Amino acid sequence: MIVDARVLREGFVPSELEHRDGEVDHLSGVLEPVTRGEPAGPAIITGPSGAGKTCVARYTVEQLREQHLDVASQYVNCWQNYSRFRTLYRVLEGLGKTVDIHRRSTPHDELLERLREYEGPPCVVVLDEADQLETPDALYDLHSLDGFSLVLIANREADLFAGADDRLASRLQGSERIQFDRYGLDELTAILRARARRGLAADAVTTDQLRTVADAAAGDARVAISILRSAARHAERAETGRITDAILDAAVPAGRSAVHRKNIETLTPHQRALYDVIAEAGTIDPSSLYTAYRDAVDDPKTDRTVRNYLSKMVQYDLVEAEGASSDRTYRVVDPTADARETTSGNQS
DNA sequence: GTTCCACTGGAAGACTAGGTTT
DNA sequence: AAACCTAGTCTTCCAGTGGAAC
Repeated sequence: MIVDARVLREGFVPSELEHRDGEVDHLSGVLEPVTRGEPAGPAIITGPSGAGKTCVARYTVEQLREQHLDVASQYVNCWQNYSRFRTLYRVLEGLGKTVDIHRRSTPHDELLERLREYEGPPCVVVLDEADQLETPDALYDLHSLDGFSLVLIANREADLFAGADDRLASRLQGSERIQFDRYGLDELTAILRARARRGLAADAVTTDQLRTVADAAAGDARVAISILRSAARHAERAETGRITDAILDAAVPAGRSAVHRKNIETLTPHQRALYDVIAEAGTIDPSSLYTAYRDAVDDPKTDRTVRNYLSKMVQYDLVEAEGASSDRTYRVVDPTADARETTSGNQS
């Protein structure tokens, strides 16, 4: 029943984009100078998660490279490569210049030096989730190098500038802005239709069903595709030949929690223990949390470290913190709950 | 209004793991 | 082998915040 699983995978970039022509044109316009070997100004792409930001950026850069031989590019997800070192390392990796660089003993300056020495064709660097960078150093580094053109992706522009000092902020101020909005119901349905056509057998799913998926995903294409993928897998395993309504119903929460589960798996044992304590308590105040955590593990970390873990989990959208100082409480996020307009929801 | 208290999160330095040089 | 690098993690210290008790 599944004809081509790649199409339903996270990070798949289709050969034709639906409903994002304007944004693609805008971005390729901004990057146009690199086709003449000139540096292009930075572009800042913002919008809610699942609005197609990453997809458009990768697609546009891909097109650019197809049409012009002398363009290099590298995509870096700053969520995973949040330090200056890792970001620069990734960029060098894309240029094939990391052969003799080792993780622990090479200083930042060495990486920067290599980037400076780079003399190949202009390179478009896409920094996805750029607001997740620990420090803006990497932005600064890359921005100051002529051979590299930056495309920065973030949920909100304010997050991007939060960590930047005045100098960097004012330099980025002149960037071209490309704003994405949530997909509408019809648009999202069309996107699912296109994926289903390529990825699934002909009669595997009806348009009505796709509409249901699109509706459940509330404008988030990533969630929508995750739901469809989950449903398709179940149908395949159950050998029903097509996606039934019952399978689809079950797939909605499963699709929604897929990202959540993946995030939980990235937690260290200590972080996991902390998460479990919160999950078990439902809602818990900080001092009880610290105590329960200390009881739950051998050789517990300090409270300060626990607070760092907590803020990481809040960023991952695994845990919610409510209240400012003395009336703070923590609770785990329920991934199967209906999509909420208020939360930023951010993962790759 | 003042003091107390619980809590947060920034800064600086110690520690660890991995890698290189002598 | 030992001495010396570095990035990343963790701890120590502490200023700041806001609610509660006095």
